[in-house]
Amino acid sequence: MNAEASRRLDGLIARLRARGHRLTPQRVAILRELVSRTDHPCVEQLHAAILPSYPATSLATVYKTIHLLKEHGEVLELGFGELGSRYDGRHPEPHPHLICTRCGTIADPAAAGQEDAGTGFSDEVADTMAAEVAAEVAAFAAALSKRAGFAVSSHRFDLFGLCARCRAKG
Amino acid sequence: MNAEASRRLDGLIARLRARGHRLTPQRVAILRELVSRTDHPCVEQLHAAILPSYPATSLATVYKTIHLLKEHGEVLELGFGELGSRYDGRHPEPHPHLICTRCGTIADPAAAGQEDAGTGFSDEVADTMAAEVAAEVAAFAAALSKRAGFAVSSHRFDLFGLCARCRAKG
DNA sequence: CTAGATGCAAACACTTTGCACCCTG
DNA sequence: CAGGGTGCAAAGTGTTTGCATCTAG
Repeated sequence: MNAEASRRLDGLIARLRARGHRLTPQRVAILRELVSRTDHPCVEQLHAAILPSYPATSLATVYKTIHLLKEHGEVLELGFGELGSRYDGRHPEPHPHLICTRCGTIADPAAAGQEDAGTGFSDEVADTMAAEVAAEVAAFAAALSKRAGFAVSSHRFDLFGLCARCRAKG
Repeated sequence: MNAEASRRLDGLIARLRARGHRLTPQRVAILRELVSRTDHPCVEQLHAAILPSYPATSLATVYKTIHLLKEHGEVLELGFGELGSRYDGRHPEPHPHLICTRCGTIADPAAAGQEDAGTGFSDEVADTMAAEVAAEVAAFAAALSKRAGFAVSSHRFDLFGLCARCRAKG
């Protein structure tokens, strides 16, 4: 776990504690997993990752912890109808996602360059994209608000396609 | 059902027939419902809508028909983790959606002005937004493709917030 | 100590599937 | 009249919930 993730974990723990929540070993393990992974894991993956250290942990606990974090706005849930939900515990604010339709990888453009999760995005790309999208969505939301009365409070922007790796494989 | 919907229904029927599919009354009723509604109905709503005319229709048939249409790219499925899926049978290509978090209405900016489904969008807004988004997404996809090797083939852009109606109600 | 967290299993909602019967083309 | 479509019910998913037990603070 890098420095940034560590910092985020500390903040997360502090905020939960401040709200009167307890920090059981299982819960901390889930938090640690969430802040250190860039691959947007699903509940099953989180559960599997924690089992070696805490063999008795149940799936229900993972669900409950995720639910708690959602309530506090500490994770971004990416729900896909059939495929279940995936979670981003590093960047809870809305941002674009790159979803490879072949291998299922979900990449966070803004983070992919920092510690490559296997997606091949450079941080130049990451930063440019993050800024572009934020600006465009903001403009879009402003236009809607002014002209149609729709008050945008959040959004979701998913791009589906083939990641560099799968593309290379033919 | 207006002229545009009627035209789309004809085309839909022709394409299904051309692919060797049969057109049972239930199936036609589902198609008719899909092309004439602007409110992005869920499967249950479609089922409820055709029950008066075809009381024996089962939910499974609606699911199967929707699945068939998805395979042919004739409906756009908007899956929401918990809330199930909603369907757009008028515009199967990716386009933005405005989702009211209070009343659950899902509006299609590009269509809302034409026959107001209760969302208060003018067609000026609709056309502007549709064009803006198409251009922005295209630029975004091109940037990704060139710089990161991610080949975008489709996308999804959802805006969450309050529609004019709910906003007015306080 | 005691409220909050856990783990298990049962319950849930949405969707898919198997199969005998039906009806379009 | 043949093969796709239908309806029913059972089976699957992913997720939530109830409750007795346990434990962090």
